[in-house]
Amino acid sequence: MKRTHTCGALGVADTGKTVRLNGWVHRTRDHGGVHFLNLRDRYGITQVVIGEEAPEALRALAASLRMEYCIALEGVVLERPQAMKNPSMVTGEIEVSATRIEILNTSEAVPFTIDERSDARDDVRLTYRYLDLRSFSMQRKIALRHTVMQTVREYLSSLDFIEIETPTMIKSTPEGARDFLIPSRLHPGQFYAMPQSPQLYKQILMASGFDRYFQIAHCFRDEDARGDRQLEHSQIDLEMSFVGKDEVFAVIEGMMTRVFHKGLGVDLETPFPRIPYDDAMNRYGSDKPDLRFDLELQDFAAFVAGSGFGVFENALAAGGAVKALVVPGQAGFSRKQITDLEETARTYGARGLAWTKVTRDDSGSITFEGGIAKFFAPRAGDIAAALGAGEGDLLLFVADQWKVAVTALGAVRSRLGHNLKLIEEGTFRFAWIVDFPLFEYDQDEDRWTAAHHLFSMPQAQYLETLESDPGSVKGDLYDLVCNGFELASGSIRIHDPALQQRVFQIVGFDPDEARRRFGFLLEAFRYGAPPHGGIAPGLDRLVMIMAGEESIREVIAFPKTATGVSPMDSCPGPVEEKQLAELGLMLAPRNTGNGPAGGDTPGKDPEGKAPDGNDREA
RNA sequence: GGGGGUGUAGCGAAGUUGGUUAUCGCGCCGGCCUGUCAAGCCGGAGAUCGCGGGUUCGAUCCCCGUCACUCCCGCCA
Repeated sequence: MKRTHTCGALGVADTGKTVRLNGWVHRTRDHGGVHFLNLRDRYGITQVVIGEEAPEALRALAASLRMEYCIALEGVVLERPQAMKNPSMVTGEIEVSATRIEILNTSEAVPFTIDERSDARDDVRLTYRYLDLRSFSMQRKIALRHTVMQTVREYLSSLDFIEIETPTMIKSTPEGARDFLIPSRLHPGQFYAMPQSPQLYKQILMASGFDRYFQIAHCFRDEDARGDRQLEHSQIDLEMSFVGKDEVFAVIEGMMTRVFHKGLGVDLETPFPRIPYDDAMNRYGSDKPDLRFDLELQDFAAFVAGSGFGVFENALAAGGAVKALVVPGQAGFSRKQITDLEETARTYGARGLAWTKVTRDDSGSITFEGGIAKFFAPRAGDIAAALGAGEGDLLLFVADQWKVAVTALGAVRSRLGHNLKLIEEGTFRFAWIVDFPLFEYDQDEDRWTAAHHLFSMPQAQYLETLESDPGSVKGDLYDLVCNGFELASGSIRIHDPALQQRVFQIVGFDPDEARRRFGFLLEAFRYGAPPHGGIAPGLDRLVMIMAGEESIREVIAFPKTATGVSPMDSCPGPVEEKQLAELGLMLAPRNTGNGPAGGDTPGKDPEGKAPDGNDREA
């Protein structure tokens, strides 16, 4: 009984037609004489009615239907009596009076119901992901992801980009994130790595003359996952020859414009504002600021001298910074609320969060009250004026090394943005963060490392001081941020082997080592490699933001948990001794007994295996 | 590696300042019901209170350990 319509298709115009529908029993309502069922498929829900005039066999069959039975049925489309129309349903003006029902497959009682109210824990949802994905909300998000991918492919193709796949088994590059390794059977003791990105290959493709490349690429990084980070994720990876960052920005702005228009019907304003990294850090305390609310950090150094407040004075004397945040109208904050904010600041390395409240004294002049008031009250008027603060405002301060101070206060800013509901929902505030530092100093290893990656172009004005002052070198590096998330990251690349060598040297690669690791790239660049640059928007985060979600797990069909486990298929799992032997591998002894899918995992094992998980250890 | 939160029936939750019978909603099973659309009404089954250990006459509750999920710091070229 093949379907003639989907469950979201029928309307009053179809009245009188004999139709066939296929789908799942979403819900049943048995009134004894008359029986209703809601039939669901990807496209919607249609009410089916089996009246008392129906043959006894059909009524018995209808009564036996349970949630999530997969059925086919034939019936006649009827316009519902006026009072029985349901305006909250797309198909609410009609119903299908069934004449025939066939059960295609029964269903056990489902662990959770397939509707918008179902609120099962993440691990339960992931164990039964196939049921979770039946919900309209998941189907919408996965479909949105499809629309985004299609729009991207269409758009980039129209601009002469060529989609090219690159290997997923590559050479391990120790710089950067931890690699996932694949042991080689044919070369015992040797390993492939899963790519952290197609970086080297896309640069080689530029050397190959494919001057516009893209790929929706899977990237693998063996680091601890987060809500916005999975062990494997997808990037819209692209690279262009003969361009500077303006051309890259224009391509991405055009892409985002189309993607948001097609996916959400939202029209973005372009060009996106550009914010230098230093500004972003100083104003928002983050290199991925949430621009949906203001609340900017301010510099407080000018008022520290002579205040007598040792904490601030010492921070400045040590070359650090004192940053202030004006929280308008929140002088009523309790001690507890301030302590909570201080905890946030401490998480990011600050030793404390100083505060005071702006008020007026008996004479009506601006003064401070509470916290560090006594050090700054004498100049309260000047300070308030300079910070743009007024009566009833709360002032918050962090004094520390510059990066700690801005980052910690930036975290407080972000926290306040959420707590005080300063964020306008449903808005998308994009910006380019530009002029990132090229190098960072690694205290632990006592050496300079690449802040982004090794192949980004230093800006021309720093070429002479590259070796003498790496810390001040800005690169042609850029991130696209939106609503507090890093949505894309890219750079103009080095195409000159000599300059590339200098960068390698600064991060401590001697020429031999550089040649061993990246020799093929240097070699390729000796044959007329064009200037080039690119960027890679994260597909999962993009769709997550568009869907209004806070975790990329919500927009990935089969994601892993925060610990990298897939509860549905018990992955990762052990392998047989024989497989290890073929690879020339032996397991080191471990003191912990249980694997990641250990014995007391809640929920029943879908295959009814031994509940202690021993089957997985074999 | 570190810190916070959570874990009670298939699912979501309440609860016990330590007390013998652990509660509610949904789902499930049975019955009733002619217009519902989160249908309604009556009845029923279903829980080693994540797991292990300790304290106690007695632990779901307190303590220690552990596992899982989750958020955060670190990490994430």
